[in-house]
Amino acid sequence: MVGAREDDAVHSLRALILAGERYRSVLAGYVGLGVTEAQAVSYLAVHGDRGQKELADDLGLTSGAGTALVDRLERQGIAQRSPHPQDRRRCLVRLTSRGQDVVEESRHCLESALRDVGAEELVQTAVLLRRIAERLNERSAQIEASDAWS
Amino acid sequence: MVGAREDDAVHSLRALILAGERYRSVLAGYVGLGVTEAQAVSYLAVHGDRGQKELADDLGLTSGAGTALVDRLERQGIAQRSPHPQDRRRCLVRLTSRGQDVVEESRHCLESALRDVGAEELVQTAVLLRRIAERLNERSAQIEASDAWS
DNA sequence: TATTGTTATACTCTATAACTATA
DNA sequence: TATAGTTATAGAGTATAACAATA
Repeated sequence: MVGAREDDAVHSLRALILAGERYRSVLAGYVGLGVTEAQAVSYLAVHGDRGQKELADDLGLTSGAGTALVDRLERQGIAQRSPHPQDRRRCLVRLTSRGQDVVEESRHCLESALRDVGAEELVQTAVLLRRIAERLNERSAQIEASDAWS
Repeated sequence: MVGAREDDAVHSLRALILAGERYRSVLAGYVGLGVTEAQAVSYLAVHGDRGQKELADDLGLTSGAGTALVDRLERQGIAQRSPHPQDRRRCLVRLTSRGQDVVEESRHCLESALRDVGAEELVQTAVLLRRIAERLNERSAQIEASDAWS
């Protein structure tokens, strides 16, 4: 990992992250949600039903902001709270069928973004993207745990 | 592009976009910027000096929000306005050296996210990521130009 | 007449902190 | 005593619309 080739890859990853953020903003407007709400839908699509605390933590929100977020999702019929079976303090957040419709809608966009990837490359592409995502999440967690910069 | 293999790739792309958004939020806090400000720095790192209008458009902001954004960047010494050589209505936005320090800081994070990619794969990885980013941007532009959903 | 950018106002979303309930 | 969630308040960031300057 040396020199111009790495620079290119970093540059491309930067561009992809920006493209992802733009996609999020545009799609959110299209389906009538805010950016944070659309992120939550995507998060629940990836992780399945999840505690409200985990949702808020992983989206970088405080508990109060998490409450407000899930309130809005419930009001719009996108997700529902359900009580945690063991712990009565907690609640699980679950997509409604309308929430899953939004997921399906976004699937079309993501599929067309992968249109150029040949069928024989799809498996290794999936592995590659997932691995980069995991590394990025690890790095974010490290930064979050460290002190401020400069 | 059929069946479970595609689902995996879409799933991975969804996870990568989420990881990118989390990275943005965490890094922004680390360097003392807001999310939109950090997006602008990244945008300028990818595209070089750029008109304020292009910056605002590509970040999904109105012109008024673009003015406020660049005002904040200037106030924090991250970027500067300079007059457009041909068109006196326009202004170019350019990173200062402090802004480029922020870019360098983020480069370390992105490099470590690519740590698992072998040197011999870096070139094709860069091409792949870039192509997905371009397709995603095309799709976002299409959605933006269409009517609202459902 | 169209485009770029600025200004002023209002609104949405999130952070913060104090609080309740449960573990 | 610690954790999950709620509530109330304040603040940051953005949208909107009217405006000025330039093309």
